[in-house]
Amino acid sequence: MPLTLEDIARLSGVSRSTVSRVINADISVKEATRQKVLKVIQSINFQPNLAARSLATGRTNIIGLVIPAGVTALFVDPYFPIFIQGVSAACNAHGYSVMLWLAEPEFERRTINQILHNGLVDGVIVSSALITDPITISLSESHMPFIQVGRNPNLDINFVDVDNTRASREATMHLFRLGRKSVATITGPLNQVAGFDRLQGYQLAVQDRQLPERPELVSEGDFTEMGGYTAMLRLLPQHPDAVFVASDMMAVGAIRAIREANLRVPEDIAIVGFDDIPTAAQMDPPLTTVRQPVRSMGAIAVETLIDLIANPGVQTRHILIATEMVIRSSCGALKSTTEGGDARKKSTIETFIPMSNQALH
Amino acid sequence: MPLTLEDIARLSGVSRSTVSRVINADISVKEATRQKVLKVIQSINFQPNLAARSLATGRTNIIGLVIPAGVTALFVDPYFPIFIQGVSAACNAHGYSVMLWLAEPEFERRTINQILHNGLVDGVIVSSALITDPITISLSESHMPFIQVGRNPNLDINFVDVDNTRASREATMHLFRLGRKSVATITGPLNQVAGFDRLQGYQLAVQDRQLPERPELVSEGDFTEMGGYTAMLRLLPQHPDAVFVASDMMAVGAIRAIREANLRVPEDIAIVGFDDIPTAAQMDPPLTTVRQPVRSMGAIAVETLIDLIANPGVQTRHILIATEMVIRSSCGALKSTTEGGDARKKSTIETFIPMSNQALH
DNA sequence: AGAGGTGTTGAGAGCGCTCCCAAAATCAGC
DNA sequence: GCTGATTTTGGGAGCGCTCTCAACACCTCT
Repeated sequence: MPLTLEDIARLSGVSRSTVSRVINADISVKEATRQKVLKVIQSINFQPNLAARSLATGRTNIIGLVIPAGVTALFVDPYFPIFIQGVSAACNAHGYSVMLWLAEPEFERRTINQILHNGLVDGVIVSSALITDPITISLSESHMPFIQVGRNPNLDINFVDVDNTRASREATMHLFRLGRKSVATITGPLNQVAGFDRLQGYQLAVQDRQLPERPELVSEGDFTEMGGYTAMLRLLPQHPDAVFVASDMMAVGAIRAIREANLRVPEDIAIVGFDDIPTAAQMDPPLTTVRQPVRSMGAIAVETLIDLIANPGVQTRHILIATEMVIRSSCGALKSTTEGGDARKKSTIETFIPMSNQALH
Repeated sequence: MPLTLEDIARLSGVSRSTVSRVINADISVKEATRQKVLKVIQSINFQPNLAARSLATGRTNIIGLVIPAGVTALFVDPYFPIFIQGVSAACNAHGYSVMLWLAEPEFERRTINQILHNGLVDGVIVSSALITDPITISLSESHMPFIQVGRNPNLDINFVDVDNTRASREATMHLFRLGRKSVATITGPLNQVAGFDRLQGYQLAVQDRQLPERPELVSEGDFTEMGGYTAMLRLLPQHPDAVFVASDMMAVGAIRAIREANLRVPEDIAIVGFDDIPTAAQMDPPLTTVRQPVRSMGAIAVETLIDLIANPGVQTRHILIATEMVIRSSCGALKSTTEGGDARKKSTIETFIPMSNQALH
């Protein structure tokens, strides 16, 4: 039913090869014939069969986007859709399509194998994997070009990540500078790198202040609202006057816990979150937080991957992206005005810092 | 580099055809040879090249998932990720892969053409399209099997949708039954079918009660928190004693507006939402709402589509899925207990009602 | 023992494209 | 107007699979 190159060739009085050249923008076609063929192609709305092209070229122009199982927080945070948007837009712009795999445990093993060996994709983006994720390990042992979103402390793989450590250090420092003395933190799951790095940033800020380490001020959460709530409950007996919370969702829970204890935010306890979720500005009080360029991360991941596909076997790419602090009222820096008056503390304007092959910590 | 059927054939001492039969589970292979070949395949971890298979069979075992642009609310609601999960899981289970297209305006036209003509996908799921979406129209004029999530009042296309009208009618009725006299509604955008249908359900409930239509009790929102807030602001002067809000996100905004007017939920104004977003149970007060089986919708969409691919040209499928009311405190039916005590008013137990070719309104 | 099944296997063609190489057309220079 | 270089074009082979058809093997029954 659909037309083939041969049909177009016949209709425009040239050979299959020439039509192929026109479609692939080969320079060696005379302008006159090019136009002639192009007219036929357009009038008939011809699209070359991609399976045939893939078979002939060995490339598919499809990239795989793998989201491992067990990252349930992903489905509460709006991180995921925005990231996908970034990936999708960048792929469109470069003529690639996105194959989506939400790896479920039962299919995971099979999925990996297929991805690696059936030639469906030219490269893979792995998002938010756990540190020991088998997918990451398999990929790093294969020849498949791939990049991970979120760094991996154990494997020397290509990655793009937000500079969590630095951002958290700044955020915590911000609380100290506002005069808070007893700054606690609610962390993410410490088996996720983002959780680990954000805690580390907090610890660095404490060291910057020459303060002693106080483990009782560190409470592990799980990036969910409920986790933030219970973590805060554990923190309250220590009477912190500020908390750096490693995600906005957890900050929501933490504030709920603080309120239930009849304390005020920011007067009694100042809060800084992380993520700048859409509702952060509408919260009561509006939440001071760290904004991540999630969409750009998706785009950068795609562009790096495409480069990796074109130039395999070069140095590992480690890309860290700078964040931006959004100062609202929950940290106590602003009067509790109604929203709208976000103050943004621009960190350095660098859009991202490629650090070839450089260990990060 | 990767192995081919021919290689496996040589290694196991049979012909290419036989290996192909083994891989495709053809019955006519003697058990002994089957085992022999299978052993080689597994020992070597062979995966057949999908491009070649597609070229030969004309099918790709890939379905396209198209999310049109301009559905920004999608990225705030957790609807989208969960739906994708459902789609992905069902595809995995049936040996399909998911190609994701977030159609952006600039690429939209090109995208449609490609989808339709380059043979990349066997069928398409279109999610949350606007009523007049060009994608839907193009698809319905093509021969590509496709199903839309969300019904379309103008086109006779395959769809799967939640029974919005009925659910909203029930939700509104619930408020009346609790003794509320002046029940208002905050609608979604009325150019989206979900918005339109939920308003209609509200109106039907009003009619059921033999009450006069009061347009001043209808306030249009846009499915966002902010939209709910401003819509509620418009409603307050009419002194409603209950509001059926067409989405939970808007309910959050509405409750904020009510609080700022120094009124109480549910004492002064009872609220019922729609969606049962993850935070609904943690809200203050916990939100009575309508739960949609979003994940199942994704799965059903996939299964219907696969059926459509296998049996093209049969009757149009119209599938309506029943919802479930989750009764919490915001409607005033329960004492304002702490969460955990969800009461679910199961609607009829039917999981879904296939209604072949039957107009729905 | 031979005819006629039935079960099992192999060979060939072909899916629609790209890519290489050689043929044809065009051009430049004398 | 012919030679040799340079564009421009066409044809063939092949990518790795499926599918049809024919061949072969083995069995059963007369």
